[in-house]
Parts: sequence; structure tokens; C-alpha cells
Amino acid sequence: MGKRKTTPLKDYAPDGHHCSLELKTSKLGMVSFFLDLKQEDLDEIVKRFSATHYREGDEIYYQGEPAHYLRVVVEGAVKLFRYTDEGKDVVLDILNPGSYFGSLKLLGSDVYTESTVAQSDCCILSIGLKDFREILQEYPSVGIAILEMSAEKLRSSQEQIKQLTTQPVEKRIANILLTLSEKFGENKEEGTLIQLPFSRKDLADMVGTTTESASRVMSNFQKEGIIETGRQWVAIKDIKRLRTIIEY
Amino acid sequence: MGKRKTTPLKDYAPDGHHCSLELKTSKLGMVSFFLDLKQEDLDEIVKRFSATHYREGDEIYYQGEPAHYLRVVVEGAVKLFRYTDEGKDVVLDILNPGSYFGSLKLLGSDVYTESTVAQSDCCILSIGLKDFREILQEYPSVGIAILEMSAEKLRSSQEQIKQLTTQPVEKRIANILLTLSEKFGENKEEGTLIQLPFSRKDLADMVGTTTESASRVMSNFQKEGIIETGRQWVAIKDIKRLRTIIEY
DNA sequence: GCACTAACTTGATCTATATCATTTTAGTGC
DNA sequence: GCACTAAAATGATATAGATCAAGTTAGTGC
Repeated sequence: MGKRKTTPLKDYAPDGHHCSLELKTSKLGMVSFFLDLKQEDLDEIVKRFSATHYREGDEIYYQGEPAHYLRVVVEGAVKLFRYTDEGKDVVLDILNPGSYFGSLKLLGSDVYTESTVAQSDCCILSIGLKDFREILQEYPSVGIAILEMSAEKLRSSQEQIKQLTTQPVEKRIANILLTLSEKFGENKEEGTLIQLPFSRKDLADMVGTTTESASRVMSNFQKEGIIETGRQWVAIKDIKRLRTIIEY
Repeated sequence: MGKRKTTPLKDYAPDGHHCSLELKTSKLGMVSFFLDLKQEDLDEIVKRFSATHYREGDEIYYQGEPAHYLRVVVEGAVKLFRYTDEGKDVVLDILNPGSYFGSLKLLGSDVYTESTVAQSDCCILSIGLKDFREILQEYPSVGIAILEMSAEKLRSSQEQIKQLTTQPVEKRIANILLTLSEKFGENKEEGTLIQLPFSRKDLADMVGTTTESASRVMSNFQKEGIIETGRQWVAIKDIKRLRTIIEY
């Protein structure tokens, strides 16, 4: 049954020098709000962004800080979360390459309402809001596209609310595993490895439960052969069964 | 102690003919995405919207229907909700005059992901997405404003997620009462009357609990003199105490 | 290979809230 | 004023999941 000795997760970007201009351009082109642009326009836009590299666990910004930038994930994963006065964390989203975050407050000043950390090593592009505003004025299609993405985010947030209020913990976890595997899954011999380090605590904070409850559910899933899991990693072995759990 | 015999809620617009052009214009000017426009531009834009009047309880659109319109509340209140396969309702928001809803999918087709009903008699302006797109192209400031409103909606939805996962029912209800009183409150001799018909079931669906639990909490609040309440109406008598409950 | 530690698991309670079952009452319409 | 009804309140019980308290182990670094 193949006892593992090391985490199956890729240990990428140890030297932090993979964010070539080409990679940046191609990733920025992926972001759907730049989807409609011609290559030359895109090249022009990329120049206005600056790239920063973060190591796993680095904070990108804190809840409460003044907000001046819009950011885009080029590589890696970013965790977006709020913490409460009582010290609990609530994970709002885990972003994959191509997603934007930060502020969209183009007029007046703004303050971040969530904190963000690099969930894995990652490369982030950022642009000042003034500059972004200029881009919006130059390329109206960008505005329309970002408006749609923003509406989409709202919808998925509403879906989360629905789940929190109507679904038991087991279903919520099954759901998150499915979502994460769609965002970060890599097909391996035996099932889909979620290419993203995340602990039971992270998982619990994503679905609004405790580490212990998350752990129990994951243990059951593993016993049933639905997943295979270790410290900070999960592979899905039986997606069908996971879907069944969600639906009934 | 003044036993009430009738609901204190206003019974407005019984004949449905109060949506004058002036009212429409002034309300549309209130919507912050038209805030920057000159009066003449606004007049031009208003013409492209058409007004519809709904009676309390009327459905405006259903979850799953193809979505072709963007709408704005001119008068009254609109309940935005999702229902689940198991027959539960989740209230996502209660909109007051000046709020927009419907679709923002300007390219391609879209399907409503929530249902909406008139929570009170109300007047709604709607515009086809094509027309709206033209407005966006003509008046770029509208796009920027709506982008910000959309970001704001996302944030309040995230706040709701935080509350659902970290706060007990009593605090969540206290919170909603405060929000509703800000949106629909009218100052009366004794406290703030929430000018909006809503039942214990509505309340429960807003905070993700059951009618019974909502009822118990409301009974306590009334016993403590924090609120006064009857069928489908609530008045807040001691906002300070409500705030205390939320905070500790 | 071996020791070390944070991550994870497991078990035993406890508790907030759901659920089920009635009873009570506010507000309407006659 | 009185009867009627849907809404709300209340009580008794059940339960999912939180909390508290020890263990276990996966994966790392030597």
C-alpha cells in the first residue's frame, strides 16, 4: 500500500526567480478581465503591474490596513480570511492563478476588510488603483469584464451562505474538497492530488467548523476510500462518491 | 401600556400610482452609480428604464429563469433569497430604495441564481442589459461606481459568512435588527419602527435559524424592553442595549 | 535509521439549537 | 364587541457538533 515518506506536494519556486515577463504576460492574459485585449495592449498593461514573490506563510496585507492596490495571482495560492475579536479565523476564499484580489475602490480611500497570506509560494502582480483606473478608462472592455467577475464572486459567496445555513459539516467539507480539486487538482496515477498545502485547521476555517470535526470527517472519508490524506495534503480517490455525499 | 389594535406599519400605495417621473428620477439619482451625472444626462437615462409596480408578496423573478434585466428599487423593499432542494429558504438580502439587483452579465447569457419577491408594495425600475451596456459605454463614471457598489455587496456578504460561522443566534438576530433599522427605520415617539413587514420566518431565514429559535430570542428581547413587536412588525426601543448584545 | 514535534486523531462529555407538539394571541373583518 | 386564523410563543426532547483532554503519527532534520 506504499507508505509515503515525504509530502507529495510539489516544492516549487525555492529560489523565487521563475516570474519571467512571459509568465507574467501569459498569466495576466488568463485573467478574464484582460481576455478581450490584443497582445500589444496586454504587453502595455503588463508593464504597469509590478511583481512580488511571497514565500508560503508570508502575509500580503492585513485587515484594517489602508488599501491602495489591486492584485492578481500569477502563480501559487492566496488565502483570503477575516479574523474575529474572539480570535477565530474565517477563510473567505483560496485564490488560484488568474484571480484578482485587494481593493477596487477607485474613488476615495479604502481599508482592507480581510487579511491575505500566501498559502503556498506565490507570485503576485499588483497595480496602484490610480493606474488601474486609467486602464479602465483606456480599455472599457476591462471594466465590463471585471464587473462580471465581481458579480460572480458575489454569487459564490452567496452560495457559501446557503451552504453554511443548510448543510451539515460533512457535506460542506465534501463540497470544499471538490472545489479545491477543481482549482488546484493534478491528476496522478491514483486520483487527484490537490496541489496546495492546507491543514485541518484551514479546512475547518473554510467551512465554519472546528479542527476536530474536520478531522473526524476526513478520517471517515479516508476509511471509506474516498480520499487519501497526510499532513497538509489531500488526494481525492473517488470523486463520484464525493459527489454522492454532496447530493443526498 | 397602550394595547395596539392595528399594525403600526404604513399601508402605502394602495392604488399603485405614486411612481411619478419625478420620483423615478430622484430615486435613480440616489442610486450611487448615477451619482456623478448631470441632471440632463440623468433625465436621458431615466427614459431608458421602465417602471413596474408590485404588491406585497408578488414575485419579481425566480431563481433559474433566464436573466435579461438589471433592476433598481425606487420605493418599498425587495427580498432576495435562494431556496434549497430540501425546501429551506435562505434570505440573502433585503433591499431598500436605491439598491440594484438582477443581472450584470453584460456579455453572453445569464440565469438568475436567486429569487426575489416584493417584501412590501414597491416600485421597481428595470433596464435591458443591452441598453445598460450602452449607458456604461456612454458614461464611464457609471461603470466605476457600480464596480464599487458591487465590491461593497461582496464585503457585506462576507461579513454575513463571518457571522454565521462565529456568532450565536442571539447576536445574529441583534445584528440584523440593527441593520434593518438603519435601512428601514422611522423614528417614532418611542424608539425606531422598522417600516417593513417581516415575520419570524423571514427573520429566521435571514440569520440561518428556525422560526422557533427566532421567536424565543425576540420574546426575550421584548421581555427585556429592548424591542416592541407584534405580527410582522418590530420597533426598537433600546438601541444601546442591542449594540451591547452584539459586542459582548 | 532515530528522535523530535506539530499536525492530526480519537474519545468522552457538554451545549446550543433543531425538532416536534401544543397552546396562545394579535390583528382582521364582520 | 366577537369570532376567526395565521403568526407567534412555549415546552419537552433530541442531536449535531463544540469543547475538553489525551493520545498517535507523519514527515522532517539530524
